[in-house]
Amino acid sequence: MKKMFIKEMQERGYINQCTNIESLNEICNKKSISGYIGFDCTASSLHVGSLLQIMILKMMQKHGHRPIILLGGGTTLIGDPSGKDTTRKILDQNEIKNNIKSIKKVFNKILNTSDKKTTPLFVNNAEWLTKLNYIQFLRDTGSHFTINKMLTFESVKLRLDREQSLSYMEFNYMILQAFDFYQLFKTNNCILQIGGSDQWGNIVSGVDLIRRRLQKEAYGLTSPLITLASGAKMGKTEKGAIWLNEDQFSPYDYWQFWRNTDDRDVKKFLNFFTEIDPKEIENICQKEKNINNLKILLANETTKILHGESASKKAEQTARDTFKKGGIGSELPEIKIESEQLEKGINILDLIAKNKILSSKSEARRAILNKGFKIDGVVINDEKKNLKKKDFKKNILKLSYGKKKHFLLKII
RNA sequence: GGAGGGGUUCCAGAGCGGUCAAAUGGGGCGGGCUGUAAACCCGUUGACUUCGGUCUUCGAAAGUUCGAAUCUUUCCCCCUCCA
Repeated sequence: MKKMFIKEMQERGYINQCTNIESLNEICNKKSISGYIGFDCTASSLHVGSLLQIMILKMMQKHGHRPIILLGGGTTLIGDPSGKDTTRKILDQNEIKNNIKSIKKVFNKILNTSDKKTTPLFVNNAEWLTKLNYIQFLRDTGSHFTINKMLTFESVKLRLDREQSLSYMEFNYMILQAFDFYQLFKTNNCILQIGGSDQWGNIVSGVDLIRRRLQKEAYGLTSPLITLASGAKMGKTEKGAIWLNEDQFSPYDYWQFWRNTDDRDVKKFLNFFTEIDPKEIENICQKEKNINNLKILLANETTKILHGESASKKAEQTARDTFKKGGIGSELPEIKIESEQLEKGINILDLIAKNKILSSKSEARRAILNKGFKIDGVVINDEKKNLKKKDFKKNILKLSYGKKKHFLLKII
């Protein structure tokens, strides 16, 4: 296996900053290393905002390195102030435990778990952080940090500049993260920490701590903050996050998310989120004149990585059936209707609200008024419409909200 | 501890006794145009409704009033300045 980890990272645009890229490159080309990324456990699933980090772990494996995944049960108890303008909600231990369990699933799907040498290692910093002795910790670790320096960190400055409060608890976050790195360096010979660009300060603190306490060099590397052409943040839309866990976001929706990528982001995303060779991407982008085909390629590849080949194929087929043929795709979300209810008829507003297509009847009413709902492609004009058996062709009916959201009503 | 300023609907931000479910902008959603894109244009943006209305909302509670987001009191929270 060719060892060109750093080179490929650069080619794909995964690298924003690195503490010492030449030296790191040399080491990576010589031997297999361990590197870690910490993930936040405030939710029961990660969203696409974390996908780049996971792709980086995957790439480590590809080049024979071992990824360590830190699911921060300890630091989640504190809450990272980086990039947040307000203190986040503090979770209790139990919630965090459940979140960790749920989040792990995604790693096991995306990463390669069959090769013993590079199989991902999961660690939880609660194991060491919750056992720290305060005085001892202050003496051993706290003494290496100066308030002067800490106040210059972006995450701290931002809060102070905006006149938003930063609790002492949160202020300690960076020290704890630095300690994590130190701990992993000592016990797992983990010489590299990777993170998003907002983590730079925290990561450098870890590198410093290791140098001061152990007189050894560790490396830090950050990935760029992904900015969408639209200026929005990757991963979270107003309507909710693009979750990676299947039970929170179906493979079909996931596929659709990528299919709807802004033109200007397509090439970048192919580099970031697929495993297609960068040169090959360049080639394809040159050749393919129809950008929509590139979006389909992007959707296929990304869905394959997360949900597997067959789910990806099904999603593509469903999209084709639904959009190209205006028909019915098999992976569309289903709503089951009991046939007895159809005898009396089902009020369309109730149906929409009950099945959470929209959150209230009022909203449904407005949407219908705005020609937002269709049955089998025909606009619903009457908000009092009562669904009857005769509205169904065979046992099925396609209810569409807007141009992109389609539901199958099935009589059971 | 002292003196001021402030908490309004998803966000920013007006309103300062009735005409307020609350201006305006952003965002969201829908429609049009298109390519399941962007830009642009239009509509919509608390809930329920027999479409007459009804109910809940302006940090929390109590009060004044025919009537309160608007006035009073207490409480909670945030900010600025002084010590």
